[in-house]
Amino acid sequence: MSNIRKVAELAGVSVATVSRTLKSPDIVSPRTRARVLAAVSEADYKPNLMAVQFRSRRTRNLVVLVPTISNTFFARVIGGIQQAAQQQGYSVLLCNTLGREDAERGYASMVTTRQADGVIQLRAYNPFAADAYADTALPMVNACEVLDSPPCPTVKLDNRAAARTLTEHLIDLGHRRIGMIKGPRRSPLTRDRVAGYCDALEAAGIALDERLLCPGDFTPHSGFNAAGMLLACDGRPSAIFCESDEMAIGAIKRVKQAGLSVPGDISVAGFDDITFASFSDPPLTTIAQPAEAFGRQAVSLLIDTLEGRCESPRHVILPFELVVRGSTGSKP
Amino acid sequence: MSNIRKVAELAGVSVATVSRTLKSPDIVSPRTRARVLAAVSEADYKPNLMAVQFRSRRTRNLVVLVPTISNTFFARVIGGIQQAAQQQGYSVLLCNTLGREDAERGYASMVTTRQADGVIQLRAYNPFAADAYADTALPMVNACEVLDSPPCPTVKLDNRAAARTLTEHLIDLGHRRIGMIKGPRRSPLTRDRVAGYCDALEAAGIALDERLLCPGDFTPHSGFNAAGMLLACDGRPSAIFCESDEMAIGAIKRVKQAGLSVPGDISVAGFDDITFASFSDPPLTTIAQPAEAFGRQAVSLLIDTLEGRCESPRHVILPFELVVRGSTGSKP
DNA sequence: TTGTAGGCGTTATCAG
DNA sequence: CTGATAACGCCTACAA
Repeated sequence: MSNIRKVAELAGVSVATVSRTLKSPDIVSPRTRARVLAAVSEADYKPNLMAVQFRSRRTRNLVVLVPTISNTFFARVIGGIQQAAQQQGYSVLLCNTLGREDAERGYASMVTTRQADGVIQLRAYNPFAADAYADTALPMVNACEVLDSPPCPTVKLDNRAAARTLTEHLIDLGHRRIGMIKGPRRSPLTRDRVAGYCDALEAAGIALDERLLCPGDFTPHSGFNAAGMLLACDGRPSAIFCESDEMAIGAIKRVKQAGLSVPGDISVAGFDDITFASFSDPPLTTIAQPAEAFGRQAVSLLIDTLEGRCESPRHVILPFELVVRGSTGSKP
Repeated sequence: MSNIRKVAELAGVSVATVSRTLKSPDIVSPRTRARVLAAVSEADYKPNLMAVQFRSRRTRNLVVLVPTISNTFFARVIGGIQQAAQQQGYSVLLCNTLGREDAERGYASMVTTRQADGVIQLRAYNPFAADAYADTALPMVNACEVLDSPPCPTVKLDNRAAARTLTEHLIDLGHRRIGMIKGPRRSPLTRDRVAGYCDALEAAGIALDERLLCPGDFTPHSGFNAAGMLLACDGRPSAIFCESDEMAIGAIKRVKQAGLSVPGDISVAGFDDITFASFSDPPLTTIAQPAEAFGRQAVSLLIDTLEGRCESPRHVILPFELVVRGSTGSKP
């Protein structure tokens, strides 16, 4: 491996001159520059980034904490993160946490051990809680599912408004008993969406029936099971609002398995607008989220934080859009 | 940030002793060890990994080159990679290449610039082709879609046998005109699967009809479009073999849109057995691949290569399984 | 414009 | 068993 010293010898200059030639070519004389560049290419010299990072005390690595990479929504977010990071000269260290807080803390410590400069957390948990970051800004951005009192910049959807919009769509179709397949209890994201659901019911003068709220875990399987519960309860809902398209796809399967039709007997709506949403049968009515934008925004906020630039707003709300397809229809 | 020197002062020993206490506690006297450990915790000392990496000339980072992270099959592979890497003390630098070779070469150069120790490439392209790695083993493992003359360890499926098995299943159901929605032309993976498809046809005495081979790009959209082509061709197939579940899901949508039923009029089979395969309507007959195992195997092969251990076989073939569900049925 | 030299934090070598 | 010291490769005052 050729290092800067070899190049210097080859060019007959000092290492400082080589370094300068590479970093600010204009402050060395044209003749020297030419000689150095020739030596660089002759030696096939590539700066050792490990050394550069060590010296500059910055790795330009970002840790991404994702609950499950197999979730197609998160996969898109990560795609956005990767793209933005690369554009700004950063690399992405991917960590699949499966929602385990000890794992998250472990990965977050990659920042304290200087393997990475900052963290993008896609879940509502602060893995630095124990650490002291009194003096400097917490090197973290919280995106998608966001803490209630975030100690750092955030990127999220107005989940409450989105859920309200979707619920209103169902109410407009004549539905009065609307089931909801939620995310895990205690999640701020789910709480906000339930609030939006309640907002819509209340505005329409529909009483809340707690039995129509079933928890899931965002997977198709959990949607399938939760739909089974809803079908079994007396006063069966005529519409089901799922907190993710994956659960909606599971729910539709369950509804069909019960010999009912979607949306003929029961309307089903999802959330996220994943690719499969439009290929489902029937195609899913859903709330589209700008998944890649979540990732890109998170990256710029984090890099702003890391580099001390904080002009940009610290708490970003991204827009959603109601996408009406065939899985929802008038109340039978 | 407290460094080893501070700890040494605090404990009243030399930095060497601190380093030794942390690395091999048994070679320092119990008294010293206690003093050092006390100082370590008092100073809340965390070794600076950048420095460690710099000195050891190893980052313990692995670059993963993935064509599209949004593909659920690759997402699972990455999950396996991440899990195995973490267990072995490595981190994963994720790079979404979108199949662009310049991007792949750029990311691969993270190894030559010492940001990472090795590369896991999930596509049939050698991003190091230009580089000279004569003396030492190429720090790469090629998994999933594998080069024909791989310059490194590989992990793959016996794609030819798998495609043959699936095609035979369709032939057993009485199908004689079997369409195939392939991957991109020129891909070794697709070529092998087409070969397996041909093997099965030939064994059954069915002549190959080139018009029944349609290329796609593994997305549901491309499956949808390709199915449209197949439906339009004269001598329409009674079964369609898709090279990915995602394309199969797209194909099913197209078949239904044409007013035909699956499998009543046309059988459709996929490949991969993604989660959505069993939630499709009808549920997909497919070839199950051990996605996470691809990732785990790739990681161990790569680490073996990097650490000079090469006992394990260099070219691993992973098992597949035919999963028969409702999307395939007897020829009408 | 160019060279010299110190230091980033750690570990390994070599004495004591 | 422990301490002093020299690297690792690079950048940047400071000096010439």
